[in-house]
Amino acid sequence: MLPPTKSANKKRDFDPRKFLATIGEGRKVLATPKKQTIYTQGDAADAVFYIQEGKVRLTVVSKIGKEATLGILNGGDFFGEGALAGQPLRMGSATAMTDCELLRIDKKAMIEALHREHTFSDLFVAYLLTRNIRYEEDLVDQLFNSSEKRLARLLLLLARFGKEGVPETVIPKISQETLAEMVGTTRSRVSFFMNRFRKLGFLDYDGDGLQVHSSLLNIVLHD
Amino acid sequence: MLPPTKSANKKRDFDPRKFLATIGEGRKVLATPKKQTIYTQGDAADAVFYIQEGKVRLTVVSKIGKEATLGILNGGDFFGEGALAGQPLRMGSATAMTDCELLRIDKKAMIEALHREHTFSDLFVAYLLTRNIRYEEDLVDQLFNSSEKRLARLLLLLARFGKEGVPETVIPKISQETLAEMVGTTRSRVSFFMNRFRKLGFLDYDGDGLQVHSSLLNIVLHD
DNA sequence: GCAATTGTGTGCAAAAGTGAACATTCTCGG
DNA sequence: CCGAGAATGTTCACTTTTGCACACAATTGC
Repeated sequence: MLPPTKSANKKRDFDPRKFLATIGEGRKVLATPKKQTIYTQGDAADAVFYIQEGKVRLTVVSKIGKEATLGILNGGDFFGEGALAGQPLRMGSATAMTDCELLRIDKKAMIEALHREHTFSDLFVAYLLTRNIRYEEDLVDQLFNSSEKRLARLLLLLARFGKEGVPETVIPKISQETLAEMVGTTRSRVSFFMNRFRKLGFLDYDGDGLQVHSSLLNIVLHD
Repeated sequence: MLPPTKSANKKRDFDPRKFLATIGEGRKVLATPKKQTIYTQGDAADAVFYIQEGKVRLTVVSKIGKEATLGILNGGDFFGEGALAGQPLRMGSATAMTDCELLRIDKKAMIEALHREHTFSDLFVAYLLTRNIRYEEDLVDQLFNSSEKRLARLLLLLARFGKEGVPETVIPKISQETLAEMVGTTRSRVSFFMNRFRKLGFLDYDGDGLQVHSSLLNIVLHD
C-alpha cells in the first residue's frame, strides 16, 4: 500500500551510506538484478536491508493466494526491520523492481551500529517514525475511502505530488495489476477507474507514460 | 485498528518509568480522568506521551464525519510520536478510556532523553518496531479479509489470546460501535456477526462480560 | 517474426457492505 | 424503583465490490 518514499536523507548531512560502509562484520553489499527475490515470506529473518540504489517491492501473499503490495521503497530506505523486533520469520517477500545495490546488515551488527552511532540511530528512528506515519495513513485510507479514492490517492502519491507543483510522470511502467494490489482491489476495477479518470481529464496515458493532473485531487478531496 | 498492546516492557529490566522520572525539564505527569480528551486532531504536536497507567484510544475523523479507531493503547505504550517526525499537527485524537496516569514529554526533552540513555532509546526503537509490525498486520488484514474475519481477529487480539492458553474475558466494556470503528465497518454488521459467532458457540456474552473461545480462530484461519 | 506471456477494456451476475429505521433491552443516575 | 439515554438486535432497499469471462492489444523471448 505504501507508495515510493521520498529519497530519504533530506536535510541531514550525515551519510548513512558512508557510515554503514565502516561496519566491518556482518555487512554485505548485494548487487541484486531486477526481478530477483531478496527474501521470501517464511524465510528466517536475521538481517536488515538498506537500499543504496534501486527500487524494492514488498508483498504479502494470503492463505488463499491473493497478493498485496505493501510498499515500494527507494534508495535510502530500510526494510526487513521486523528482524530487529524479534520476528523469527519474514512476514512478506521483498523483490527488486530494478537493478539494486543493497546493504545486508546482520541483526547483531545493526544493533551494535545503532548503539555506536547516535546520528545513525537518529536516522533510523526518523525512518521508523516516517514509516509509521505512512502505515497509519494507509490504514486510515483503507478504513475511510472507497477503492476509487484510494486509487486516486495512490496515483497522486506515486506522481510525488507537491514535488515542484508540476504534474509529473508516474513511474514509466506500473501494471494495473500492481496498482490493484496496492489499493486492495481487483484489476478490472482499476482498469475501470483509470478510464473514468482519463475520460474526466484527470490523467493521460497511452502506452507507457502516465501523466497525473492535479485535478485528480478533486476525487480524493471531494466530500 | 490496533488492539491493546501487551503491557510492554516484557523481559527488559530497564524501567522506563523510573528513567523518565529523572528527566527534569519538559516532563509533566498528567492525571487524566476517564473520557477526557488528551489531544485533538489538528492540535499542535509538540510532545510525546507515555502511558504509566490506564488505556488510551486513538481515533481519526474523516472529512465526512466518519470516525475510525486506530488503536487502544495500554500502560507502557507511547503515543503522539508523530511529533518527533516533524508532524506539526496531530493527525488524530487521543482520549482516555479509563482514568490514566500519563507522562507528557516535550519533543525536545524526548530527543535529549533518547540521546542520553541507550537503554531508553532501545526501548523506544523496540516500541516503534512493534507498532510498525502491528500496523502492517492491520493493513494486510484490511487488504485481504472480509469484515467478518477482521472482527474475529480483533476479538481474539482483544482477548489477548495465547496469554495463558486460557479463554480470557475481553475488556469488560467495549461497545459494538467501537468495534465497528476498529474493524472498519458498520455497527449493524458487527451486531450481526457477534450474534452469529455467539450462535456458533465461538463466544459468549450477556451484559458486560465477553468470553472469546479459541474456536473463533476457525473463522480467522478458515481458507 | 512468431508464439507465449502479460497487460487492458468490458460486461454481468452474485456477494458483501452500507445506512437508516425501528423495536428491544440495558444501565445508571436521581 | 423508575425513566431517559445508550447500546443492541433486526430488517431492508440500495450501492459497491467482487469474480469471472472473453476479446483484444502490447511486450518479450526465443
